[in-house]
Amino acid sequence: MTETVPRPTLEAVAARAGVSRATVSRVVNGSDGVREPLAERVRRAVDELGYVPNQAARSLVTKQHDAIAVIVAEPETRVFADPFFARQLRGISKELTAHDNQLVLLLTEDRDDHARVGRYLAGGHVDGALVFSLHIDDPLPELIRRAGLPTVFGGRPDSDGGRDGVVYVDSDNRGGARDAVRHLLGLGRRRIAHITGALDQTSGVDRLDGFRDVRADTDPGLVVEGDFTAASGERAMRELLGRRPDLDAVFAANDLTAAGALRVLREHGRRVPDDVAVVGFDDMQPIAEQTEPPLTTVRQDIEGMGRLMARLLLRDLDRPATADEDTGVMPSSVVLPTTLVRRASA
Amino acid sequence: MTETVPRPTLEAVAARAGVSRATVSRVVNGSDGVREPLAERVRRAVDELGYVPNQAARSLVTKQHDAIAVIVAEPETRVFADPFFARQLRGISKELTAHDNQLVLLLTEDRDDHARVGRYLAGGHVDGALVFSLHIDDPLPELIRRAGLPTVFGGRPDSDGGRDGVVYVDSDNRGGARDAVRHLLGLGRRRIAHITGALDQTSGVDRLDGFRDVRADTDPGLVVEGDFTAASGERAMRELLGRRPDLDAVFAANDLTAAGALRVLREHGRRVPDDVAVVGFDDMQPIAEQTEPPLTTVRQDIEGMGRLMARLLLRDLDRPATADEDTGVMPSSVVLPTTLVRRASA
DNA sequence: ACGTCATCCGAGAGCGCTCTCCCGCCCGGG
DNA sequence: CCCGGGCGGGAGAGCGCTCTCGGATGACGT
Repeated sequence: MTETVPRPTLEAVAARAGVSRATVSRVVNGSDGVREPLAERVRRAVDELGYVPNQAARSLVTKQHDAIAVIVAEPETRVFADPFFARQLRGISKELTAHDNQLVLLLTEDRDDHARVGRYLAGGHVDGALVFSLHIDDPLPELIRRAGLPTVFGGRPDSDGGRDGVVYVDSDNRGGARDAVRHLLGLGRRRIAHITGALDQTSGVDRLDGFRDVRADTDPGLVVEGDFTAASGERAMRELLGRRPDLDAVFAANDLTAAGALRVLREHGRRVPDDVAVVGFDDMQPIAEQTEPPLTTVRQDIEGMGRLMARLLLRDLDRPATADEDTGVMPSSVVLPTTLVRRASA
Repeated sequence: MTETVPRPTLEAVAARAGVSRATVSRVVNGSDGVREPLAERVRRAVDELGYVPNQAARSLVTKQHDAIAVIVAEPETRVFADPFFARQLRGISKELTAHDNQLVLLLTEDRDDHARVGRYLAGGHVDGALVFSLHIDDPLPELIRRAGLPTVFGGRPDSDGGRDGVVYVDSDNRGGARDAVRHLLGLGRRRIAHITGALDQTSGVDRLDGFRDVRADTDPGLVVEGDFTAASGERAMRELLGRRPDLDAVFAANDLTAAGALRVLREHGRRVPDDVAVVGFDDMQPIAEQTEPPLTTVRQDIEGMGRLMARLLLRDLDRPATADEDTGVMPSSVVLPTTLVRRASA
């Protein structure tokens, strides 16, 4: 039933317009050098026939695909717990479609998948890659480097500092964390605890570093490791209450963790923010607004990050990564600012 | 820098193995009719050169792309509020990669996007489409039908009953709703309210229908329209408490809505489940387990739905939608069962 | 030993497009 | 009035692959 009618080819359009293939090609691709009356005739033929260029044939000669791979390397948990991922995708999608590029999504879970991804990237199906949520020691960056594809990372990868040519987009996790802690200080809190994020991701490490920047001399007992999940927030909060029942503030590495902490605080009869002030990170809707009380948190522009990643990559594809003629530097990473959003919890 | 080394072609492999292109092609595509010693020689040449077939060239002749479009037509809100979408994607992704198909993601928001999607599908970049979250009166199905692409829908589309050849995968929303309401009846509740989902989606309508199946004679004042968001749950719950302060149970169209209702109930000092029992729908983690109290809800296998959609589509691509030789029927839709998950809220 | 047939492999066409020539036309200058 | 230059348009090669044919090779029957 779905017997596709053979689609018209360039040839067919050319015949109908009474010109050569080359001329049709020129018109279709918007190159100049075709005089108006002729061009118009071609255009009419194109939509009379409903001509759509065959992408495969085009790619075969141009070696371009107008397709970008988006690789999400996340072992289940976090991706689904918070809408982070969906929102970045939306940003990427917008930017990509605006430039007529398609988005090829690769979800990976384990090492086998990595091999598959490596093969895929090396297979030359896409012009570039956008890569997410790397964990420290992830083999993916190396695979990608070997595939030799232009790539932009989402979040600072675990490289030895600015390794050559690695481009990424990240939020100012460290700065945001500092702001959060300073805000708590400003409220007069002094016994400020931190529930960290996953410390095998740079975002977790950076937020911890930001906390330490402001509270260098803090009691180590006030820092408990979490992993960005709500469950870890609950566990950590219990531990903290056991160790330091006199704490008067908590900075949680993200909103989910903060939500978990909030529940435990309530369970233990601590009033928020009166007894314990709580600050989260991400300003993730709908979580942040719907905790009890609504969460004071650090906002990052997630969709914007996605959009920016795509833009950086497309720019690089346009004119491949040579040193900038003005500044003499390679195309560089971008760290986006964060802002503190005050609600009721602190 | 990213000056891609020209990749080896079939020709090159053939030369190295001392055979013809055709033979290499046969070996690479696993077709039989190449004797062992030769085949082995070819295989060696392939990986000595690191040969990877050029997909564009292949598509050009086979007219296949081994790519599937996944279209998510959702105006912002819901997609990100709950992880529904991400989870279906994961299911789809697994199935697709298992069959060496790539996943091309198309996110659409408004009518302009629809036109773009129509063009894309007609453009013959993909072999089939998986389509999500249609709203009633959505023009998308018609566009897709015209593009003549094999398609599977996620969720029952708003068609006039079983329109010819429309294949979809859905949960048994109506049956699940019945189970939920019967469960409340079983607890001895009699003044059972329902906060509906978005009634421009079949899932919302079906759940309402399920509610009515069991409570045909219910006071219309006990039904308030929502839209699957937590905010609508709050609003609806307030309205219900105003209208029918004596209600003793609420069936909410999804977990997010239930979470909103729960908050309002708490605000008003109603104990759950003692005063008012609450049941949600979806069993969406982490929402359902982390409400106060944890939510009794109707579980559907979301990832399974995704996987099934992909499987159905791939099967159809394998041997195009002709009537089944045994049963004489067209490939049909699938409605997956739901199960009630008892937690504390009812 | 010769014919027959199946089997394995290679030659070559062609998928639909882009892009490099190159030719022909028109215009302006000498 | 003729010639040179420039530009619009066409011819044709070729991108890397698949697939149909037909030729060669060897097994087998007689």
